[in-house]
Amino acid sequence: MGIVSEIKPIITKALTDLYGNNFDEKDITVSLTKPEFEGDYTLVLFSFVKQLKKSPEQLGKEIGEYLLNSNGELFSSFNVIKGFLNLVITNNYFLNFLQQNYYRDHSAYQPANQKRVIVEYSSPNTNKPLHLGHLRNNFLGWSIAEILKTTGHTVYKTAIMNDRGIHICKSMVTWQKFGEGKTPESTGIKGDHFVGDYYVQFGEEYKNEIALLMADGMNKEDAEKNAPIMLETQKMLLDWENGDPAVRALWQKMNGWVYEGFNETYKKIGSDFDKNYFESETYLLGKEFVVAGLQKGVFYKKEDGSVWIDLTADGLDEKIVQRKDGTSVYITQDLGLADKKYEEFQYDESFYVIADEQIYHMKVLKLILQKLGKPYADGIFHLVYGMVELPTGRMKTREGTVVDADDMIDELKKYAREKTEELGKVKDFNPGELNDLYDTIALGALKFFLLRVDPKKRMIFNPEESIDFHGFTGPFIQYTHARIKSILRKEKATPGHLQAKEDILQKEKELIVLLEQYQVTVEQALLEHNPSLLAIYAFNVAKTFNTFYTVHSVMNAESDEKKQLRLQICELTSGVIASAMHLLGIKVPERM
RNA sequence: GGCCCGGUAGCUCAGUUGAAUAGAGCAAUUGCCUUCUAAGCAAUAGGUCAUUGGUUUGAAUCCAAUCCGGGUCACCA
Repeated sequence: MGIVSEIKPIITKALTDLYGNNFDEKDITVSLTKPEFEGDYTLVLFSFVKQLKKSPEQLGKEIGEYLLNSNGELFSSFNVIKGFLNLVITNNYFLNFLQQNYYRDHSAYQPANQKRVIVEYSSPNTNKPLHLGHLRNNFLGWSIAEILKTTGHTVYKTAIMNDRGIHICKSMVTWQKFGEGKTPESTGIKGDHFVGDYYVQFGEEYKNEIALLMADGMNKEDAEKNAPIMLETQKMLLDWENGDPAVRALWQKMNGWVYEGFNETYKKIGSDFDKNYFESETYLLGKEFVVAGLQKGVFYKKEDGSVWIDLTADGLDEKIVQRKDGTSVYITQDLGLADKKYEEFQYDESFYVIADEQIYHMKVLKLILQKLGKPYADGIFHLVYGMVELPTGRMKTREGTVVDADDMIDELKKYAREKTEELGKVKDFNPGELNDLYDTIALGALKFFLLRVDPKKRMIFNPEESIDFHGFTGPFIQYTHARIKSILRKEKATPGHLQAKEDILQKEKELIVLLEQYQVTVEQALLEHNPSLLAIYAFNVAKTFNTFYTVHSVMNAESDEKKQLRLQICELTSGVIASAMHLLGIKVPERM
């Protein structure tokens, strides 16, 4: 498929022809030639030295000459430096490559085996607005779903709304006590922020009440348990579970506000879901699992009536699956939800985009499902991503160090506007186009920033330094794309003319080699579930293009043929950039 | 303490199927807007790849030990 995989068998055959031994493709190493050496692809010779009892120089010379004689249409020359045989590919081969790829639609790549796949991501709590960590989750989830789709799978995107529980009741109680009937409409505050403010206020009130109780001589532990606002909250949770109409109505009203806010943000960042699950509707689902697990002997009951699973044989711990009062715990709910999803979607694979703090939980989930003999258990995968941290450490709601998603986007958009006006390049844009452009740049910067890092690693966000449109950023790639489109527009409007001939320059070859690796990169990104590979790739393509085309003009090309070639490279480069960025959920503008 | 993840330039990150002088971007210094977009290009400087030992023709990459940071091991979700 790629040039490397075309070269490898040829070299294998050459080795066999020359030295008689049987060589396998696995034994040979072919890599891109480093820029400081002459050549396009390099064969590493060291591994043959011992086996064939010849010096690397001699081997390189013999193999190089053989390849030149037998495959002259592919190799034009070679050189040997130390243990490396550098091979130069013919211009013709590169031209053919371009011709074959010129009209290829890079967004439509379809391998044979297609699966039904669920990607669950986002999964917010309905008591506070989305923050930077959620954004990393959303961008990763969306991107991975898109990569899966492009590679031929049927993908369903789902979210689970964590819409019930003690944390939800906290903001409800506080609004009831201090809200004075205010609403998002009456205050003009976005619904999720509105509710989130009461959640924060709960923390303050709670803290004050504890302080008061302790001033009266109560110890800290008791004070935390007996603070009136906490007691009220716990009562509200019970009322909620018993279906108290007033509490349910309040709950629905406030969650409604949050969803309105969420939807606005989701729309802005381009997240969408085929199906939303609600914890309030699924949290009882795991019950039958407990019964079935006991019957199968996978679970066991302790004297107090609580139900457990012993995973010590698998190197894990004992895990509770049902409390002694018969209520289910987190893991049990997830068992039920996995089953429900299978019922509805008959998935082959189910991905969970969840932060790394839940690695253990997800391991347990999969293991229990396997032990219960569920057919879908093996298809469950945890797509782990690391937390987004500040230079000072983790973001903490209590300390007010959380970077809010909406604020972040607004700030970036403002910055995009200032920068664009400063550069003064968009005088012919109308107000609507300008607004779209600022959105495109702001979200491009944010998404690229969060996606360019290996998902598994936790990453540090520095509010002061992170906002940048220069260098290894989304806007740099967007800018390159806009530039290429501009070249193509100008060529269309005023065709230039040309003479003379010249070989393809080294840098152009580098670019072509890079473009040729696009689909390999997509496959690798899929295999490793790692969109950052695509982000890095897109940057490399843009960088290589800029480096070359700033020095060498298309219009002043020495020959007609040369100019056509460069225009083809422009088309292909912009196409590859556009599809790579599409897989990251980043728009690329025609002009900027 | 058990298990998991990480430690690469001042900062943020690539590079780990072993391979040539370990790469980008930011920050610093310098040069380039009368030629297709300067959100750019070119150049300089910046490294004991946490430490030690091992395997190998060859180690940031594989193995072992140690140090440092984080996560997790809840009748929280």
